[in-house]
Amino acid sequence: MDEQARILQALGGVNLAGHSVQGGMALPPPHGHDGTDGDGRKQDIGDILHQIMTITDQSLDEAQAKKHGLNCHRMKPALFSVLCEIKEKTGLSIRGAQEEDPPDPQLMRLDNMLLAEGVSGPEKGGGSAAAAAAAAAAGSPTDNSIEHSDYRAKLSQIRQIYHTELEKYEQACNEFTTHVMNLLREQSRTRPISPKEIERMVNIIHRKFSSIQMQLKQSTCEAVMILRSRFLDARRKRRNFSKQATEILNEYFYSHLSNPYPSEEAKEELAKKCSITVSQVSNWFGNKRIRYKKNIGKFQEEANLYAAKTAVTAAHAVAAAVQNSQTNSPTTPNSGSSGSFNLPNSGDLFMSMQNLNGDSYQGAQVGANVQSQVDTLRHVISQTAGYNDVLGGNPIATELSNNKHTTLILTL
DNA sequence: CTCGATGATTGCTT
DNA sequence: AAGCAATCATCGAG
Repeated sequence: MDEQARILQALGGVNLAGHSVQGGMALPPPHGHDGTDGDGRKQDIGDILHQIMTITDQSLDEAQAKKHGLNCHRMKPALFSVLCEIKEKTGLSIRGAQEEDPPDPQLMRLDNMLLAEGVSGPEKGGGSAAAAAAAAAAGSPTDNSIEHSDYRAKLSQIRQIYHTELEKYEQACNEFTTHVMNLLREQSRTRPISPKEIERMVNIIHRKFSSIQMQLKQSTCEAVMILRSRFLDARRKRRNFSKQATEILNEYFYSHLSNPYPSEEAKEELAKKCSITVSQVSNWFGNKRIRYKKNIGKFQEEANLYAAKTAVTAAHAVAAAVQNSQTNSPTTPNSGSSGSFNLPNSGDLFMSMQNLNGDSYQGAQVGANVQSQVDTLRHVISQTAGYNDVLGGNPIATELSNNKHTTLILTL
């Protein structure tokens, strides 16, 4: 700053605070006065340029010497004390006392929001926490979807810009403050400037810069809000589950038709198998139950299909189990442990007394897997029997109910 | 483009 | 908090 300030002083004798700098070198009046003629103006500019070019160390030294001369003037102390007196009387120095304004509520709001969104908080956790919160609000807490990472990337971009700008402002503020303080200190030798006044000036500068910072914070908040709304909107865009996932869910639903309310553990397992979230599983079951109930006829075919499917699995499992019990020695019961009874629907220990149709089943506490299989088979039988008249019979289901069911009954 | 299917959301009830 | 019912919004086949 030094060089620049010196040139400023040399040129106009006016500093940034608007005070005349003592000892500054005044420019001689330009030659061509109002410069209506081109030549005259050219001449003026030429003169000014010349002046600038001739500001040499020598002329600066001259100015410095003048300043020094003024400072050492015999009248200086007297004049200085008079100035001090006048100042005290006019109360100029007291004005600095009414500072300390309370924190701006709007600024606090902005700060809180930036902190909550993870823009101004600690580096790592904040951003992802906000993203996770948004994801949780949208019903998929652990979803690592494209939108999620996109959101995080954009947020960190905003964060980076915010911090860079903030740093720039702070640096500029500090630089300017030092600049002004130096000037004031310099001037305090020739006119009375109390430390309080310097402090006040610094406060003014800080306030100016903090108003700029507030604008930055405000626009950052706006950017985050826009990003967030876009992100949430994007999450609303649904994607159909994979065929495999739908199959797994349907299998569970129809094999637990008597009580299609998976436990939390079952939901978690299904979620894992289907690569979806637990809340998506809950949504799916909620939708399925209500839609099934609303239009059982429409879902009959699907129900039969899945029940038959599960029945085949169950029958195979039972047959394998029976074979195991026959072929394996009783001392090695686990030798065929490749999951004979290890069906997906293993959480259903009790049968509910009432299914969605309002049919009541005779509930009995049995081994979970076997119970589930019986459940499925019962369904096949009841469905094929009940809808044979309407559908003209379902050959697959009928055959299954005739053959597999008897197999199961026999093996049981 | 239409329309049924379907995942998600919302407001209410239990 | 979980579930129900209504509704929204999008997907995807025709």
